[in-house]
Amino acid sequence: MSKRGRQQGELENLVMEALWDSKGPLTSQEILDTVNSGGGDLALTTILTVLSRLVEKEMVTRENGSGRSLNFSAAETRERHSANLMLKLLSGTNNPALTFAQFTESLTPKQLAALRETLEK
Amino acid sequence: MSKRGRQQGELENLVMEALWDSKGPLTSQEILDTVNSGGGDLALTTILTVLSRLVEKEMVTRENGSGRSLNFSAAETRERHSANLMLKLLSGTNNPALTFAQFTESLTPKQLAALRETLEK
DNA sequence: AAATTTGGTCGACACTTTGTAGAATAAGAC
DNA sequence: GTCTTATTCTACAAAGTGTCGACCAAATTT
Repeated sequence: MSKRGRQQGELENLVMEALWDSKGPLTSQEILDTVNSGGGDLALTTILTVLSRLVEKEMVTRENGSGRSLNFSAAETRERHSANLMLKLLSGTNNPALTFAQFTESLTPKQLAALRETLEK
Repeated sequence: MSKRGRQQGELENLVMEALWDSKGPLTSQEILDTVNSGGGDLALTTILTVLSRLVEKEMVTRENGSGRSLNFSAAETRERHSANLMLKLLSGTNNPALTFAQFTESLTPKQLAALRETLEK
């Protein structure tokens, strides 16, 4: 049994993707199915382990669902999450204005237009 | 000897900070001094180990200096680096426009002004 | 009610990344 | 030629993550 063919953090990511892509909360089974739909063959406990780790990190919330199963949801939308990481990066630099400049410099025209439009409000 | 009182990645960060804060390249000794100026007592080899790891990750470049010592520099400015990470986060989401919106929503007025000004060009 | 199924918690083990440094090597200084 | 010291190599410890099996308890089936 190959113990590991994945990159660090990749499984946690797959689980988050499943939750982010879903309209509502998911059960561990549903998450397992989603993750395994890529041809994998993980065990349910594997998913439950990473879910509990994600709950510890407060990236996932857990509520009682039907029966004794739990409902898992992403604590934040993917966009909110990305935005927060971007903000953290920004405050980590001592020259935010320059960082902005470097940032916008590398945007595609389409992205730049979207950004401008967002700022219109 | 305390084996580890630092968070994951913290020492690599301190080394990068030293390089980013410096006008030109630095020798391992200079980096050591900077890092240890915070009260630490690391060995030179420790610094050299993390430097070689940072070189592997292509975050640091290495050139021959005077004598047999090497000159280390950050491969990118801190701002370029942060901007690249921000861009990567942006392309990792499937709704960049929304991510932008969430992002700008959380900017301080000062940051927002800086961003607007950057876009004027 | 007993047996079966099934979601969850715990503990475990392997591999990666990072912190940390001693031993060995080799280039330069005296 | 000896001493100093920057670099490389090798190694080990701790944290994070991938991956489960064993076990437990609740729900379901017979």
